[in-house]
Amino acid sequence: MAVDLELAPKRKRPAGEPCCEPIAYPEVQREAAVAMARVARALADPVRIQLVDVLRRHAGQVCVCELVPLFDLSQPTVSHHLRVLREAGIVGLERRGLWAYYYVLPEALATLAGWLS
Amino acid sequence: MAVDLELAPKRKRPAGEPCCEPIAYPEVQREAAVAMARVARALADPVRIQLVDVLRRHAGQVCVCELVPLFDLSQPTVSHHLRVLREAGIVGLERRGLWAYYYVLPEALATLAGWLS
DNA sequence: GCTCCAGATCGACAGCCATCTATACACAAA
DNA sequence: TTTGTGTATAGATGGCTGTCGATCTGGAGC
Repeated sequence: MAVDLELAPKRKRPAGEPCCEPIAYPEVQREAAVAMARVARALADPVRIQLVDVLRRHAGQVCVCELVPLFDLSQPTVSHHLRVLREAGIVGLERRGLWAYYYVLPEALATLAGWLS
Repeated sequence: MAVDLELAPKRKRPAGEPCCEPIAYPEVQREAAVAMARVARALADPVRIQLVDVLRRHAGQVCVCELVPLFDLSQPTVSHHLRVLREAGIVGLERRGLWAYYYVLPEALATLAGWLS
């Protein structure tokens, strides 16, 4: 995303008879769009969708050692997906002794869900 | 995504004292997760978020020639983003004469929003 | 100290993605 | 029929992503 998303018109509407009414600029501005795209990108993988689904179904916390066997993937790959979700603010992490417990932070999902509806 | 997402446990829970209760398999199965990830991936770009936002705000149809000037991007790039949204079932297209009019198909978004909430 | 284990990180590799320029296509108008 | 215009496609390119095996880290227990 090496693009300045500042809404900076470059081309003009075609001359002659217009094709349609002029439209308003998007109300969702750059930062909001970037934030929602970041959450959407974190959900843009079936494994991560299923990870979030499992975590939400177990409202408490789920140990990583329970998550890995659910997928036909290596432990580092599952750890990678969990990190993507963590960096998007979708899940949180608490370490207790040897184990790591993940849980859903509903706020990020709620923001996207609110815009979608 | 070269991975069979059929939930096929490979590792066992650690022996000795368990770290947590066994958890249920995700209720969202493979096909549903793949479908939602496809929609999420189509929204995983700020430009596409803003395109959807503009189209939704103009419940009718919006000509491409109105969309291109909103972004600091080339016309082919905007066309590419519109195609991604089209292939994800998020927007529809109607051509009239020289012009192409895009509109939102709310169903795909509603499915994702429903799961998120 | 040493060892074991859960989990994270590293490095590599293949495939995908966003962007551009150049070009093609389809329709309109002269 | 030739020219012009709106939009889509093609091809190239640099960067990002998903996956793996190997390794590191840090706590538990002896």
